[in-house]
Amino acid sequence: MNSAKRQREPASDKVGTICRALRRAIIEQALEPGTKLPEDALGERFGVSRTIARQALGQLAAEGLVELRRNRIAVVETPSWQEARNTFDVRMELERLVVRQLAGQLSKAQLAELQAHVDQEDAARNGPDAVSIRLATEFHILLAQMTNSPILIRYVSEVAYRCCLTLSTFSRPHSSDCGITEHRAIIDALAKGRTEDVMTMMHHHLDSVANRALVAPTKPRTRDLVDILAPYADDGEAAPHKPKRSAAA
Amino acid sequence: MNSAKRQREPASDKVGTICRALRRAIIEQALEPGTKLPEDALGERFGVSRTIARQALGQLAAEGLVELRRNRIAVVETPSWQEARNTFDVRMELERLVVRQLAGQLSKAQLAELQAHVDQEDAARNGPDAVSIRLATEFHILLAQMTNSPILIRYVSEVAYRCCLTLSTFSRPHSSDCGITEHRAIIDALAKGRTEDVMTMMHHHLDSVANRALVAPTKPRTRDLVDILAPYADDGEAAPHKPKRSAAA
DNA sequence: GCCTTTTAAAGTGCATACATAATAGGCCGG
DNA sequence: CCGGCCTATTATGTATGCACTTTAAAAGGC
Repeated sequence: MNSAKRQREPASDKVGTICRALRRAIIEQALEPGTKLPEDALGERFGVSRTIARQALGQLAAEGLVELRRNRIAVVETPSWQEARNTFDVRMELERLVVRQLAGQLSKAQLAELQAHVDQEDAARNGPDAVSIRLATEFHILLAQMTNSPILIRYVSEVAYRCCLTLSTFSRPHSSDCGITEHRAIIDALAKGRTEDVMTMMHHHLDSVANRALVAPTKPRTRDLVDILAPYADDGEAAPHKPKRSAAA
Repeated sequence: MNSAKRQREPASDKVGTICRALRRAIIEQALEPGTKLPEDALGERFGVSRTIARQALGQLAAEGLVELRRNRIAVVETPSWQEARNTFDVRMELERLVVRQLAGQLSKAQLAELQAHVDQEDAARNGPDAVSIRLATEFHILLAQMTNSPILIRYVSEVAYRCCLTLSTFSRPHSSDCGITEHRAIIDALAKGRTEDVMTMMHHHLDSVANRALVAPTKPRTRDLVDILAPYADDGEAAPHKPKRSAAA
């Protein structure tokens, strides 16, 4: 018997459960950027104490999905346009590495799994945007997982999730068609082992996704008026958000 | 009267303090891979409760520096050869991106800062290996920081630290000379804005570091007899020490 | 004497308690 | 009617306690 251990861990992995639930809720935009995540509420909802909820929030903060400020309620991260741009840049390099490692290396079964996933995407094309976006994201994560490189898997997952957040923040209506055909083209190129081609394709694919998402540095789809006011404040005055109590003077 | 000052910041970031301390101890090889890190001991050493120590360990685990198994004492991660290889692969792509973004963009002050850092490396050349390794690592992190891309900074820092871990595990005696000259060459190319050149140089630099570190997939420099026995155990028997009562041969 | 079984020590998993900082709403003066 | 201080509420930061698991050691049998 091989020394490889099975990785099952249902051993009451409460923190992991909460993280997965929140991640999914975030990428499906059930939790929009800026949504508050009080420890008590999370704990109660998942039937655990604040201790566990807090650990989950810490984890998600480390992944860049949650913003954690001292003595303040945790909120879903609201990536700035520049951060989104940076994330996409990193993502491109990482995913180029993924397909470079994968080109010509995939088994029949793996290729079939990828095809099946894109079929799912196809089926969900007329469903809600949230599901389409999630499936599209999971396609990229699935690719990463096939590299068997834990660090690549982790990083690609993280940037992919963060890009979803970006979509929540900046995107215009999602059109998934082109994305799906590009996914199919990538699978095909991977199967044929055309390394250079598939790297280029992945690059263009992510570039188009980024361009669709990051049409302009503006467009903070209003949810918090501070967001709207930020640029104006920057322009006109030195102290944008002024503290109310400067009374002592 | 309670308001008064707006304390800028470091409001008792206990977790961060412990993380930094442990990170540094790890990259200076004061804590070798496999070293146990009991929560109690950490808490006592840093004057905090287990709760805080535990959070720090969770954070470091998320960064891949610490291995956290359920109901077991946390230990400094022992990267496998394959994981180390994967880490270096990712690192190369990320750092190529760093220098691509930086080429021709650095201010005089930034270039001076880089030069100063390499001077430090030079000064430490005859000192202990641990310091040389730390400084060499911090050079790469310093570069990443100049991109102003939080995610790039975080990822480069993480992979750089993990590569240090790898050195702890696999390396032969450290020779820092070539590394330093390469660092200087990279600064020069960055200043001159030779984007392609500097990307190639960074690639070769990291490649040589990797090759020096990962000479062969074997050579677990003994620190724990379990490590020595592992390959033999795999070959001959399923369980090296204490086979529980799993009769399954 | 060596291997197995028993048992105590040590450590983690988790919840809860308490102190402190932030926030929202009420009260009062203008 | 509005704006600012004050307080009650809320939420976080941290420590501690208890139950359960693992680990190490001691005891006992072959």
